Formats: sequence, C-alpha cells, structure tokens
Amino acid sequence: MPAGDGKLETGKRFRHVSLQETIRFPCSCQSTQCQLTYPDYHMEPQSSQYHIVTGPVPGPPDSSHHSLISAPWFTNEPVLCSMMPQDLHVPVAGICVPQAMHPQQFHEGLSEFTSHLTQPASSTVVCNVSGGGQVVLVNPCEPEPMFLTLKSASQHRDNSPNQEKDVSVLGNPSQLPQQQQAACSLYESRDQTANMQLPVPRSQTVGTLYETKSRKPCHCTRSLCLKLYCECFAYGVMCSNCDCSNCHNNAEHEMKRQKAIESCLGRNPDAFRSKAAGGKSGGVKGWHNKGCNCKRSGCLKNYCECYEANIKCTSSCKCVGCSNFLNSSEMGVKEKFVNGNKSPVSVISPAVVEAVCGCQLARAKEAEREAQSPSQAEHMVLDEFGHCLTQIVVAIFQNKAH
DNA sequence: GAGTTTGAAACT
DNA sequence: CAGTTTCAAACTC
Repeated sequence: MPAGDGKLETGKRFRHVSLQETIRFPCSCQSTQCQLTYPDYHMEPQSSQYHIVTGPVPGPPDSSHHSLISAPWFTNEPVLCSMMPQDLHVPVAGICVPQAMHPQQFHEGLSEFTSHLTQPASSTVVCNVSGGGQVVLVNPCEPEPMFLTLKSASQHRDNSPNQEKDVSVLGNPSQLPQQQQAACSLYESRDQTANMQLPVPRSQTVGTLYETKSRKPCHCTRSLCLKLYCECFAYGVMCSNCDCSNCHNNAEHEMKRQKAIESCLGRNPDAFRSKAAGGKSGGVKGWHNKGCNCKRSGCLKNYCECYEANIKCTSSCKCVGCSNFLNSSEMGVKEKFVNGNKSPVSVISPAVVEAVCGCQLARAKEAEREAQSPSQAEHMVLDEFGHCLTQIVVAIFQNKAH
C-alpha cells in the first residue's frame, strides 16, 4: 500500500513467543489446522519464535482502515502464523483487515492472545499501523498499547530495560519516507555492526528482502563486493565495518551497485531472496530453496548452506555423501513409526506441516506476483499441496521399507 | 595468521 | 546444461 494516502496499513502484529507456543490457524483445507511459515523471510539466529498475527489493529483515533487483502486465499479472520525467528525481513504484504477496532477491544483481544502464551511478556508486539512509519508497541505487561513514530519507537525500545532490543518492523519499509528510513533504527540488525540499508525497491525486485540477520563483515578482495560472493551484497546491504578492499558496495558507487544488482537478478531473479525457509525451532528446521551441492563435507560443515542455515538437506539438494538429514529426535519419530507404535500419520510432524504450508504459501505468493486469477491461484496452491502430499507418501513408504 | 579446503557463484 | 574458473568463507595447523 502506498504510504501517505491517509489510510492505515494495519493488521500485523507480532511478538516473540517460545518454541513450544506454536499457534495453529485454520488452513485453507478447512478440515485441519496448519502451521504456517513464510519461506521468503530471512534468518536471524535467535532462540525464540515469532508469530505474525493478522487481524484488526487499532490505529490512531482519527484514522480509518481499509482493506489490504490482496489475494483471495487470505482470510479476514485473525490468523496466527508460526514464524521462525530467522524469517523476518518483511511481512507478508497486504494481509490486512478492513474494519477498525476499538482500542479496548484490541486490548482485550491482545490479553486473550497473550494469555495463551506461556512466556512472560517481556517482548513487544510491533505493529506498523500506517504506511507512514507509525508503529504501535504493545508490551502485554503494560496497560495500553503505545503509539509511536518509528523514531520514538526506537527510542522507546532503547530506553526500555525490560524489552528486548531486537524489535523489528512490520510493514514494508520501502513505503516509508526516506528520512524515516534512514533515521529508523528499528531497521537495524540486532548486531549493531551490521548496517541494514534499505534494499532496492521492489520494482527492482530486490525489495522483498529486508534483512535482519546478524552479519559478519566481509573480506572480499577481488569481487568489489558487487557479486554474490560478497555476503553483504548477497544480503542486499551495503558494506560497513567490513574488511573488504576496493569495495564498491557502498553509496559512493551506487550506480555500479545498481547495475550489479540488475546483473545478478538477470541471472537469477531470486538471487536476493532467502535461500532458506523455516527456522531453528528444533527438529527439521526448514528447507533450502535450491538445495546444496556438497561433495566432501557430508553437509555437516558450514561449507554446506543447508547445514549453515541449520536446516536439513532435502530432495532439492544434489549433495553427495550427505549426513544432514535426520537428527536424533526425528530418528525417534522414525523408530516409533517403524516399530508400529505410531500411525503413519505420525511422520507428519509439525515440521513437515510447516514445510508443506510454507510451500503452499510460496505458491500463493507466486500466484499473487504473477497476478493470477483466484481460481488459477487456488489451482497452483492445490497443485503444490498434491506435490507435497506425494512426497510425504513416498517418505512413508520409504520408512516402511527400512 | 597463513595456508588449505570447500562449495557457491560466475563464466564459458 | 555441463564443465571450468573464480571467489570468499570455513577450516586446519
């Protein structure tokens, strides 16, 4: 939604919750409940888990709401999405709810929501309640949500000893005025050494990235930091406090940088998207969009992108001698199944459900991106579901065979 | 810290 | 698309 049109971009709130607090939401299948992750989000090494809650969020008293529902498969009902800590860079665009809600209603709803959470509410819900950079900070310990500008929110965060310092922003930062973007420390990484510059606007297709991952300084010497060899560049950020030489990944060489970005996107339109979906929540933690090609590391060293992202290798990988497939807990599940103590359904672990839902969501977003008709989008999602189901069935039979 | 190994990215 | 080269991070000593 364009900023500054006087309407609110509402409907997104999130908080940190513990690993065990995965909240389920009604999936499109209607008959079951699914957990959902967002495969396009980026990794943040953190132990907690985020949930995005789409639903009515009160704006300032003088504001109005309007619908941002951008795809027919999204629901107006509040949706709790299990979201991996690694996954935050930008929320699902356009999930929003049209009607306004009285602040008291909101607070009651929030209380109900937080009452289901076991973790003490030291964390903060951050809502982008307008495209113009206004946010609401909601600490369930506090009686009222606090409406702030991004800048003041940042100050509030910094001054609040009880709050985590890793507040992130919901809402598309590229929609904010440039000054606010520059001034907004909410966009900064937890790792203060990492500068989280704004990505190239979506029109230049890097824009879905909004990296919050801690990032080490790069040491590039020959790539000018303008190739994907450079981690900073690959993350969509400019180099800062790096040990690179002859760096062109900075504002000084913005033209070259843009050309390099275009070049990368020309080779691979998804070059700046996260390769990993899912997260470090235990068990199977996600999947690598492309898969690794390791040959000698057994996928058990950080050379392996899957291993490094703390995710398991999948059929997408072309690795040789892979040992990065089952951990002990999943072995336990497998053994129970093989021993006949559990039904085959037990292999459909929460992680698998997460992965399936993630795939479906990815397809939905793809359909949205391609401006497909609702029926076509539905078809694509169902098609993906069928594909996932096939893989699950194959896995079940493979387990039986062992 | 220097040298080696590794696999992704880039190139042909 | 496959093979090769380049590159920088991960790793070892």
